[in-house]
Amino acid sequence: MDTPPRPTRTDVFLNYKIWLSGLTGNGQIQPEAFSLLENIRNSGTLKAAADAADMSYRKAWGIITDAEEILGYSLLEKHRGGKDGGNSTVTPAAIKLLEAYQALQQRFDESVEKAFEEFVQRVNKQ
Amino acid sequence: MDTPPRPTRTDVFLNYKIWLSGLTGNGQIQPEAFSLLENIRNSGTLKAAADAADMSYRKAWGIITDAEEILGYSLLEKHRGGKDGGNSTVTPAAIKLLEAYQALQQRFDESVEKAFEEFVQRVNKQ
DNA sequence: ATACGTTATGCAAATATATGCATATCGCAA
DNA sequence: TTGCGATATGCATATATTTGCATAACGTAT
Repeated sequence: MDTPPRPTRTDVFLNYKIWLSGLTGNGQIQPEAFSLLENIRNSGTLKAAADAADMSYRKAWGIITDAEEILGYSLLEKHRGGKDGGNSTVTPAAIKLLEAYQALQQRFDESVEKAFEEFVQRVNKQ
Repeated sequence: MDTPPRPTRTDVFLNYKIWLSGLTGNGQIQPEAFSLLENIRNSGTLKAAADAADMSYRKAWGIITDAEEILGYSLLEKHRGGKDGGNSTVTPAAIKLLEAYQALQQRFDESVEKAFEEFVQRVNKQ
């Protein structure tokens, strides 16, 4: 969920976390929501995604529904019952959001990389 | 402590938090540590800085000493007693760290600005 | 000696978060 | 009509974090 710490000569690490939230500010879309969506895309069920993330179904379900509430639209089309007991498919809107988030994440990583290098330079100077 | 939320057409905000930690990973230098240092530079006391930050002395003291423990060196030269009851001065090492952090923070802000703009573009596309 | 204001710190109590148990619903298939 | 496996969700419990009370030490000035 958070970045792995980055070492410096000063024995200090830089960590960061990004997350999306709604208008009100209370309630946030956990980063895990996106890894779950990613997994559901392949596995087809929230349960499988939860298991893969070593997380209880209850928790995974909460993360997704919280996110949906904040966003105001559905991330999953959920189906109960049926041959396999049920399944979930990721909505087009969710896919768009997911891909935008992944790009954001990557860009963020790069930015942090550079910013932190400068930081280390400064702290270690002379 | 965290960034103010940023609005998008999708009614989603981006928030982020950065912090420094020590080698072990447990224990972190709160962003507040730096604003406290900044204030102590002017006011000369931790108490004044705590008051200015609308934070209990106990909490401010904890943030600073935690940071010192993680870093392995002193951020403040603290003096008890005396004419004014006591005072604290920011060490040279702390000033260096503070300034590097402030630069990091600023660079980070700019990066996030751009990354988030791209995110909004993507999410809102077509 | 006493008072004052700051630093110093343990620790109990209050809050906030997280965890997961328990139970229900659903729809197909045997 | 019974079983299965996934979705659905309240709620009690557990865990973590925060808060701040209480108390002490310190050094100058009166």
